Amino acid sequence: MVINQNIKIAVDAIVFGFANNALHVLLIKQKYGLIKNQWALVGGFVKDDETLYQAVNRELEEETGVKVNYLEQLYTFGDDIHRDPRLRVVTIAYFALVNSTKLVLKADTDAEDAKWFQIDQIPKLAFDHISILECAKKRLQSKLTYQPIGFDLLPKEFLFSELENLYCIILEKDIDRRNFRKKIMSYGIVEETEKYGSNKNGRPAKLFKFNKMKYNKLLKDDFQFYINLA
Amino acid sequence: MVINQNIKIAVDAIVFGFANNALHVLLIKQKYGLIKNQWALVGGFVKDDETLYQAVNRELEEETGVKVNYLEQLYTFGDDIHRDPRLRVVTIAYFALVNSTKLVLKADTDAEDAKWFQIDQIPKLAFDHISILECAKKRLQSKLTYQPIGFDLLPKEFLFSELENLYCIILEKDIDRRNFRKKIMSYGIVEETEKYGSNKNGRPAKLFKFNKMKYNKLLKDDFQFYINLA
DNA sequence: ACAAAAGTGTTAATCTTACACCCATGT
DNA sequence: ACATGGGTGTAAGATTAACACTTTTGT
Repeated sequence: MVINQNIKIAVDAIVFGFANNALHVLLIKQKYGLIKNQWALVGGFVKDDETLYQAVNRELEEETGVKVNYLEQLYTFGDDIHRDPRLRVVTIAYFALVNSTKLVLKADTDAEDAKWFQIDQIPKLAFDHISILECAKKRLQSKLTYQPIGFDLLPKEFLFSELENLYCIILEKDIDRRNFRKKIMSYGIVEETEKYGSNKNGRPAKLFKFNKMKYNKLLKDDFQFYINLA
Repeated sequence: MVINQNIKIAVDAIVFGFANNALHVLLIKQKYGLIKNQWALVGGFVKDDETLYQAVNRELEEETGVKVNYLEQLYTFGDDIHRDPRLRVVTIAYFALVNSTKLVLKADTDAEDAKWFQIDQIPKLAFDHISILECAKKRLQSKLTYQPIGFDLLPKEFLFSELENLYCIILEKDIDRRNFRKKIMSYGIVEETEKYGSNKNGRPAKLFKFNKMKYNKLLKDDFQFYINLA
């Protein structure tokens, strides 16, 4: 069967990380090619014999070396025929979260230079990548309210205040600390540990952890996670 | 720029309709080609010079002639490399809703035979179309609870009982008619008309309509539609 | 008069919101 | 002793859930 179609398929990943009380995105700077020296999302063309999922993971590994904690398909961008001026490219965007302790980047590969940018300090991006990023940010914000994915942005053991801040900052809302804590704890999926975090000042704070197994069990029983900040 | 990639891009549409108190899906039977005589989702290859959105709309028009009321991108299927045994095809699936008064099909084109199937009487489908359909059904169910898309499956003016049934049947849940009506009416986006529907038996029922403009206005004001059936 | 579906209110229980002070540590 | 962030309870208000009878029509 011969189909006369000359469109290429790429995947791109929007990788979010949370550090220093700010949301970050992982970008790479191309060293060669048309968009040389421009910043862009992690991504590239899909190979004939790999799945889309394999393609994103390969690009993530090759270009940045980060181990993502959460990965899901976001949206497929193909309505702007000239989004890549060289040829028609449809890109399948993925949404990834990285544990803040893993914000360590691979030593410079020969192709790219990878760097974390704070979400409010994004440089000019290649192609339509800025709108893909916008889309991902919205998804992150809404998903945070109905799925416990915030934990994928935190270390395995975290301070309650880190969780609070994560919600405040990403959702750009204020929080009632008491009500927030009550709500989270009421689900029984976050557990206190015996350990304490090391904070410079103030009363020492306990470390907490997310019990994913418990969450998965609850899910089977029609459980609904939901956090709404006023 | 030459990229060595030989993957083709298709679009498929899962078109839902609601009639006779049952959810229906629109399928076509191929008259030619490898999957001759098999039932499949509406869809086809994307042309080089059309957007994805144009491609779905074109296929819908060409193969069925239905005018859809709601259309959104669902998911991109490309993780099964051999989903089409002839060549590698990645398909971008769209999710469509049709007003039940428009369940009229185009007179048989020369390529296909289109037909509505009740959701619990789906024949064997080509490729992986059955799993695409499953995915669409889940999306419909969840979206029904947080966006007023049920109205896109009903005629402009409808009986309250039709809305009730739509929710019961699609969500496969029971309903408390009083609480349901109170909830819907509390949002102020459904209005009573002066007209009455024609029912064979029982007390005559008023016709209602969805005020989309009002809904859009509310949206700007952080309004959240939410219907949860116990 | 009966069958069939439409229409309608109240109460108890639950969940959400608003709100402010004491605690444990380091300097 | 003070600065800093951690930790906690209660009461009013809003929302949800449970529940059954009357109305209007056609036959």
